[in-house]
Amino acid sequence: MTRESLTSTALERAEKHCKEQGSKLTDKRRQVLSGLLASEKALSAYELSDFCRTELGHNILPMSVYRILEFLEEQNLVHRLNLANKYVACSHIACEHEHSSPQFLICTSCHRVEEVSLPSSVMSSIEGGAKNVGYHLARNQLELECICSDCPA
Amino acid sequence: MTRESLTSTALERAEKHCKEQGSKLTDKRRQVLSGLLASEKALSAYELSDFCRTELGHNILPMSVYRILEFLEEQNLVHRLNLANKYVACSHIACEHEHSSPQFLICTSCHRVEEVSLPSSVMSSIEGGAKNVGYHLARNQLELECICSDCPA
DNA sequence: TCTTTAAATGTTATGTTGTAACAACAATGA
DNA sequence: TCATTGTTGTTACAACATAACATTTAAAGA
Repeated sequence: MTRESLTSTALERAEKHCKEQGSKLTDKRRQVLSGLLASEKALSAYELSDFCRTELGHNILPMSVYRILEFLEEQNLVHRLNLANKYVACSHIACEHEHSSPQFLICTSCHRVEEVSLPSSVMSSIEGGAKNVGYHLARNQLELECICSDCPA
Repeated sequence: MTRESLTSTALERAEKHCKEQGSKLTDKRRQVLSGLLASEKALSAYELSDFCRTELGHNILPMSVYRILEFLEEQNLVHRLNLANKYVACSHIACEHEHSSPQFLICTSCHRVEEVSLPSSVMSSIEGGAKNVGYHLARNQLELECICSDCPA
């Protein structure tokens, strides 16, 4: 499957998903999502605004990008990476399987992101450790600073 | 032990530690560190600048706070929490034991931070998962968004 | 169809966080 | 003393994020 067809599949799924939720994937929202999919990495709202304009010819101001990313995040189509203050498209839009707690490997050098699934024992032992000191996890999301295989150590 | 004496013990240790490293814990640096210790939570550089001024009467502009925090982090006296863009005093300044890979439970509501030690199997299985997709951890630090016992869920 | 209402987007301004660049000052050693 | 280095002060600015209000578009009901 080419990247383009993967993207268009993802967009179809996203549209369907939104309909089921009683909301709409408008043109602008589709443009932002396709920008993030096309970039293939984590982008800040400003970077994504630039990317949409220069690469796709879609003029969407950062303010709108923020709003649209917020919407897309609610729909679970996009994930916000707090560690990097950037956003990535969910890597499971185009595939079927549900994902439980997303775990992200973030390359601090090139911002490529890999969404992985660690054994559930990992998250449960983390949760256990937190409970011991009276805390509980607010988000089942793990973000890890990494170096990817393309970047020098 | 009272909080005040804990803080002064920590400051003595910090001073000794710096000397051993061939650097100095200057007045400003001590003020910043004692501010962070006194606050008992994670603060941004700007918040810490405010705290030092309003609570301790030390006027240190944010730019200096950034520089000083950078220094203190190199000395392992404070930790930078990338997830929250805030800083905490290392909870092990005043005690003896070395800590390997710091793991932080960050209350997203009140910014209280607990520095914990999860079983080493957790970090190694995370590292293993990363290796499977060609990544490796850049930092052995885990940061988790939590809710602490004082805050409502 | 027309009107009303709500949702989405445009626009401007501003707040917050972080860094760059250079000046001033202090400490140290030759 | 002078030169060197390290620390702090100061100003400016870049990047990130949100607030407030205007305008447009879409949907729903009469």
